Amino acid sequence: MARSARMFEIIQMLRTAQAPLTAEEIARRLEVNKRTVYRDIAALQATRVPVEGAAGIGYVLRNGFDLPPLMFTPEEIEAITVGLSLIARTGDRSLEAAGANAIAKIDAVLPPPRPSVAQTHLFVSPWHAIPAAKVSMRLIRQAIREERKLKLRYRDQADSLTERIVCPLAIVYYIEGVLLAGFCELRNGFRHFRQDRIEACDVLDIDFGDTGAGLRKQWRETHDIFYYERQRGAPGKPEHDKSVMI
DNA sequence: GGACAAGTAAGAGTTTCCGA
DNA sequence: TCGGAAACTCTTACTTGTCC
Repeated sequence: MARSARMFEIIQMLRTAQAPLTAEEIARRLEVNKRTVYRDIAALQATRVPVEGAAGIGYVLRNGFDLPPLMFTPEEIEAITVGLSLIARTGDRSLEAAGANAIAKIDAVLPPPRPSVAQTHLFVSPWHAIPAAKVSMRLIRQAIREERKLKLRYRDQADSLTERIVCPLAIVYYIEGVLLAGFCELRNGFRHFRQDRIEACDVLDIDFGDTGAGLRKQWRETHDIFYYERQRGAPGKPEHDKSVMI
């Protein structure tokens, strides 16, 4: 491991450590000699990284030290690029725009020689991307955050159009589609709505009341959100799963 | 017996020297 | 640049001795 990468790792260890870390422990994790750790920490302290050591205690990173954005490793840059690029496949145009903005911001703050996000060799195909939503997914995400009920006009598999009041709980992203999970007052049960079949959506000025956390907990406990994903390779719906995708 | 100070041991950081 | 070894320093916790 290069020295710069090792120094970066030391900062990461100290940032996430719940208790002081001894040089011996750091050396063990980095698979280097304790002497090397002392040298690296001295180098960090020389660059004003607030690493503090105490005999008999270990090393800590003083609160308030944040990693500047330039400290992304090439692999982290690639992870960010792929992750943000995959958003383009969700059919959620506002999320896609936010992702593009984020990539631009990260690119702008990377110092030279920059492992540029724009010049990465990883690409995400737009082929077979999920159809764009007919309604604003931004509004639906906002309704989930604020626990506000939605009034949906929804076209189901049989092409019949219904209007229903839904407590939106979550959005589940699959490669093939995006589902809105919610408690449907029309059916008095949990339902999963395909994003592309939602014809219209209004956020109502009615919140969930005190039921939001309970509904979400019940939904997580009784539904296997990855059932449809697994179904292709491992058929067999779990006993407890009462998922209904319409 | 309780409170306090001094002594001691253990753990860990720091430094130096040397060689690969 | 890194690792090994040794000596030193510092802090903490525990033990021991003394005094009231």
